[in-house]
Amino acid sequence: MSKNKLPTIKEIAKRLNVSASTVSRALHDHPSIGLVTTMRVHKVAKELGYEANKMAIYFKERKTYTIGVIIPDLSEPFFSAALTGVEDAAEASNYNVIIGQSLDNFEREKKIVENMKDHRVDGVLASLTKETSTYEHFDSLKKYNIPVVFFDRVPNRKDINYVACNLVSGMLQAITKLVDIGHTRIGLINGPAKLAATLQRLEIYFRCLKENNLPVDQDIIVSTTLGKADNVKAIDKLLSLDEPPTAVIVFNDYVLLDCIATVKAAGLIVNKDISFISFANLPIWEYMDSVPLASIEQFAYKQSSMAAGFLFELINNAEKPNAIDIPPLQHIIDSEMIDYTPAK
Amino acid sequence: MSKNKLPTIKEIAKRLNVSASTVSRALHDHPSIGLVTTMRVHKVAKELGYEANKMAIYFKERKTYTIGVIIPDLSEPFFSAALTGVEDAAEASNYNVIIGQSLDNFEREKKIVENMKDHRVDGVLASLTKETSTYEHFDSLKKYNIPVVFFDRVPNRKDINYVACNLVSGMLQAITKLVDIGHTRIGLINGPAKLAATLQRLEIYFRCLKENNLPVDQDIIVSTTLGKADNVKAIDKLLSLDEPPTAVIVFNDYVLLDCIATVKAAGLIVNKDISFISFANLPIWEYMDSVPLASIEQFAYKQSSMAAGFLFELINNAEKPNAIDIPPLQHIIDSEMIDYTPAK
DNA sequence: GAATTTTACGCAACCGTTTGCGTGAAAATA
DNA sequence: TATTTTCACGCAAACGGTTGCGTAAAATTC
Repeated sequence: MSKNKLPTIKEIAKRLNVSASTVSRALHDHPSIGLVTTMRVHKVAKELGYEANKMAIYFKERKTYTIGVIIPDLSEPFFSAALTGVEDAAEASNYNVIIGQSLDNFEREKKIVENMKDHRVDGVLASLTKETSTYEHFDSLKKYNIPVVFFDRVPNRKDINYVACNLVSGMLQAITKLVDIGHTRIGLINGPAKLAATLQRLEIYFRCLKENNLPVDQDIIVSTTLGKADNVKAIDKLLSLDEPPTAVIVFNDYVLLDCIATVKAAGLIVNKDISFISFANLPIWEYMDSVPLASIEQFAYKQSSMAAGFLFELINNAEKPNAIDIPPLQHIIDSEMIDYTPAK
Repeated sequence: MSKNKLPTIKEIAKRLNVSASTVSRALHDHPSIGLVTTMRVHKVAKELGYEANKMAIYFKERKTYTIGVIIPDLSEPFFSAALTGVEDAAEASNYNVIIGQSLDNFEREKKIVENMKDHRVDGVLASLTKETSTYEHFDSLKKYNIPVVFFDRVPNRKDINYVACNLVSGMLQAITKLVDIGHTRIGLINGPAKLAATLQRLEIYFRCLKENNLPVDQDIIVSTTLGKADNVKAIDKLLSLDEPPTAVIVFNDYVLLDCIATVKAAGLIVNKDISFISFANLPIWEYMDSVPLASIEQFAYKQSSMAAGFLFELINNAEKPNAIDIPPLQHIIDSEMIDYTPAK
């Protein structure tokens, strides 16, 4: 039968006939409290099993030592790795992490932000929904002095804190590699037009072709809405061309899984009849028999833990009275091509 | 330049020359406050953009509307699905979720529990570390009236709340299926001896063999410490027998991935020379060419969301004054065999 | 022994909100 | 007009801990 009441400072004070302030100071070994009193306080505290109610302290400090993380979908290894990055960083700073999955739904994202505001998190890390194109819900956090750092899926704005990944380096390595081993007809299966990531890939694709002196052929640029049926349709379209590409850059690993299944069903052999480059979301390629030639690593953990670092910087800066309006914290990590060929 | 001060009840009170209590009541449309006053309060509140500081309320209520979830490793799809289950349940009850990954490390688990206690979560959901065999750290939460519900990896005790998964049903289906299609020599690659899950699988394995009138052969029962090298060793041992098993129950999907790779490297064909049954942790089998014959589903989402339901029940009950010591909430979900054969 | 410093502690406010109780004034009743 | 009821609101305590300031008593200095 656990007593409903936890020992408090007042309880200790009552037992020793001293004031609560004396107890508080004694517990912190404040020099202005006599040695005997201090010792007696500690003794009673131990007897009662006293532990400070951090919630009371946090409330007074107007802090929660909690940050919120908003991510689209935990079932994607990319985001669960990202969450782990946040958690590790938070643990090191003695912060807690509350999570919210937007499931790529804008309304959910808004609700989550609202909820985190209500819970007065000290800061927010966010990776945007595919649908998100307005940011008032995040802007509203400024009113509460809750800093926000975005990562990976970041708003297309200049005045924000973010850590993102630059696909150029990885894609350039990948396409150059394809060219090196003889590919001259490199297709692209891109994502939905409204995604920033889609436009980004397209631009870089063009750029990388140009750097390798390859012509652009609109026929080998297709797109998918990321649904399975549409993925299959996209690769089918490429395969049915008179002159199909010999290599394809694929929007992400999930799309690629469907592509590979389709290619195999068509009796073609991956990495012989057609090769793929994808983006590293999935950790299971080493166990697959048909794999992309290479994968572009976007460093989820690194991105998110760096974003968390930014966030703690902002949180700590906000406490300083020298309220210098520091410029936005921004960092872009270079992607890297991960070569899968030696494994074979 | 955001004002550092958020509007409070006192601020509104000052502006209207009324007391804070009047404002508070007016905001809640309490009948004892006059209509004009109530309206003026609402007006000023709107002007100032007042929003109640929930932290203050929660502090007064001695609640946080936050529950903690302790899981071994988010990178395992099983646990990320479980976390999603918790989050969905929490959202429905207007609770927040803070997470802690134990990484199967007992000391970390203890620290996480400690931390959650400090943050005065209203309840804890936990899936144990592989190393956990004592439970004082969880017991200590009773002192703070923080209920705990375990799921999937639960303590071997009677006096706890839990939701677990019964492997019997799934394994019986699986072994019966193997027998039905002609297998009589069914091996087992089990996990480390100290794991409860290992003993459990072994017992059920014996039981299922008996129910199918199959003899026990210790030669085809091996174990692995779950490391890659050891996984390979385990399957190699079986393959090198004079009379290898034609089917093998494998501890989990991760072990199975290594087994399949080894089998293929040995020139054998999965589902022809040797078949496997595993436990459904990984969602990617549909994209693999070599898959287990069937997989035993343990319903991560269902387990965790049901556990969350139990937890909220306990939290709500604790608030009622009728402190009936309700018996532990316990539920066991039947596992199910998921057949992969029709896919081929 | 008087003046000054040091020691050791208490008071009260504060964080933001809620709520039991009390009270003056207006309204209703006798 | 005197008494009771209703209305509309304020006071103060409470949640648990922290902290600036004030002060009585003891210790030190001259």
